[in-house]
Amino acid sequence: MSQPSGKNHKVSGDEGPKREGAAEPPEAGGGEQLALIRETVRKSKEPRAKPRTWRGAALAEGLPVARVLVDKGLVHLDQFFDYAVPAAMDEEAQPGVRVRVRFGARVVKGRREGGTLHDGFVVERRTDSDYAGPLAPLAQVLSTEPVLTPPLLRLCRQVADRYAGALADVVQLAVPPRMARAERDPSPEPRPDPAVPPPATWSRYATGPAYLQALARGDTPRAVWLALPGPHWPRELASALATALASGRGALAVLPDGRSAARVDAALTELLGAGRHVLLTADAGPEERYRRWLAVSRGTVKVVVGTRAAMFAPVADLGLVALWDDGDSSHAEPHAPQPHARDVLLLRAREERTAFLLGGVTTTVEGAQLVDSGWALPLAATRDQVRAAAPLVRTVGDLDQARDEAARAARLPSLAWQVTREALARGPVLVQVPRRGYVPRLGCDTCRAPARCAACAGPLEVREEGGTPACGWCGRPAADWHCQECGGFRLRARVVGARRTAEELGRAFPRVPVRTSGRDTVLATVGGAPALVVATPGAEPVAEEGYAAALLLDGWALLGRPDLRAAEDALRRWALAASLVRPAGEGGTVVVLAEPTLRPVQALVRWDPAGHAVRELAERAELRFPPVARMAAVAGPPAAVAEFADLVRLPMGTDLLGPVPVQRPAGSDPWERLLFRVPPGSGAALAAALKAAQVARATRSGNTAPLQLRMDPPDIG
DNA sequence: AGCACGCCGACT
DNA sequence: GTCGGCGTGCTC
Repeated sequence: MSQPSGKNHKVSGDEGPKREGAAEPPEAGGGEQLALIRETVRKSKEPRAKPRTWRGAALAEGLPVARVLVDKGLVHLDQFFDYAVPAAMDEEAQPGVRVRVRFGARVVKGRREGGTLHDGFVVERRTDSDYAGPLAPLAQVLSTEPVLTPPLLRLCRQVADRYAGALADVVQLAVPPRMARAERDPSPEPRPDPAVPPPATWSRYATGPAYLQALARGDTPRAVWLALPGPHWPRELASALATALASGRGALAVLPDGRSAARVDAALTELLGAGRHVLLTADAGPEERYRRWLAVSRGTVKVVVGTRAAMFAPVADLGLVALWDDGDSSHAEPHAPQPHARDVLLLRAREERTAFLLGGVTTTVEGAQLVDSGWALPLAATRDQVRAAAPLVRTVGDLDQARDEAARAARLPSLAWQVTREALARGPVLVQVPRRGYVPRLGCDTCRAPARCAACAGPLEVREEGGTPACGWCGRPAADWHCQECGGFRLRARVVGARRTAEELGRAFPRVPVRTSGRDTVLATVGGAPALVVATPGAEPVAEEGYAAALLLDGWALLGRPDLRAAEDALRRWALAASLVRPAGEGGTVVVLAEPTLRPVQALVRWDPAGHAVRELAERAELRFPPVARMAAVAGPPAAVAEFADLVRLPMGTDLLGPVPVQRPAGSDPWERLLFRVPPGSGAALAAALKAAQVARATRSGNTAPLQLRMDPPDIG
């Protein structure tokens, strides 16, 4: 770092100890206020390292320099800045505390002028600075609570590096905003770590008891846990957390939503009583959430259950990190640099040497990869246990529907009617319908073949009721369509408004109450009485005694998406709904409206999500798709993308894919996206290269064009 | 990002 | 002769 302006030199005076205290204001008249206060310490082998400052206040004696992370999320400012510590702040300005600093001041005639106050964190106290100019003093210590502790800072740094992002951005995700009132209250006394008995249901998994034993003796077992369908997983997950606690360590579990987190929280309360764990979710409100976070940060509570943001929870002595249902998209943080809970927890497992548990009713490709690489072991039940726990799954394909007179008349296959009628005698029936916003696809009224665009073979859709069908890809209207298969010329919606179908179901069973759970109103549970429970994927209430049956009506919507994860995601959503249904042995039945020949449908019928994930993984490897390859996306105006591509010094073996035009929502100029692909193991090098290029670009003058950089983009077609 | 310094055209 | 364009560089 070069010394910028001569003016600074002028005011700073000399560096030699002899003249300490003799520094003169450089400008005659009115210069007093900038007497340079010197200091210190270190008999200076490095003359440049002396902290000097403006203004006449006395500095802290021992460690007069505070290294500060200034909370300004600019990539090229992704560095620390040194400030002088006034003697009055010596005690309070400890590493980790929040401070205010003046930043961006100019030196005018030997005076510092301007500069706006920014929040920041002290990351280190030092005897000296490697900055040659005079240091500005800390403006204020906002709070004495050391929130950005060294281990948390280290984690944030690693996450920032992993995602080619700025440290300040990650810190903002990791440290909740201050709530003064919560800080004033003392956290409860830590309670002794209790012993806990493992639940009996763990023995349904071949390696389940061994996993808990390893945890109990302080080991760090790593597993991908394929949970059996049914209501036991919250209790099982809770017992893993409690076992880590019993071994004298802390534990952290991240769940995709507040409902599932609350279930694990309740199970923990049963196991541990109150006061040994906290629930970190948005439901608690900012102040209570901060209060709980503080209890964790202060080390008085060592077990944390929460949603996404809890992935950063500074748990003392962390011994186990757990993640539930990692395929749920809410595990991806929407704020820059968009870290994914799975990656953050993997990072923590490695760096903090903890046990690891990735659980779910299905397995993601990433989960399969952890097993495939040997890093984690599978924690799965035997086939017998699967058969005992899973419901009976039956399929209705398009062809079945076409031949089915009842379906044509009532829009629902007769199998679905039969199952529903029979199941309603025994309990509630779950009806999974597509989320609003899914556009119904069209098919031939005669042979049921999907209707395709004559120009580009894209799927035909009707965007609004009574509108002209048009291609979902190229947008061309299809006024004079005829079927390529049979020559038919009448179109019909392949699934006519599943929501409406659900309403019809309700009318068909007038004495049965209909309950709905979706976007605005999500039900947590329903009772055991007969009812039709209509829910969108992800919003299915838990039935206290299990559903007697489930109808999965949204197969076409889930499988029709042009997404790498469409199959995996469809299976995930079906299995989540089906896992709420009673076992086949108790009459539990699932009807799924989807082609029985499709791979995810077969996996559901056989209840073999692990096998599905393994096959998906093999396919991804063959095609060199993520997660077998690592990818990054850069999007922005074509010129900016091109400039970036020119600037970046990519690691060996990087593929460039594109650029291709991408949709830009708010009518701005067209954007392009460039994909970078590297072989496994080169992800860190790629991130570093992209970060460097971004810094270089930002430093280069006159670059205001926005550029979006994303590691592991989830939405690559 | 702001924000100021710096070197080249139309005004009181 | 000055006010002002935004190019370039810095922020502890």
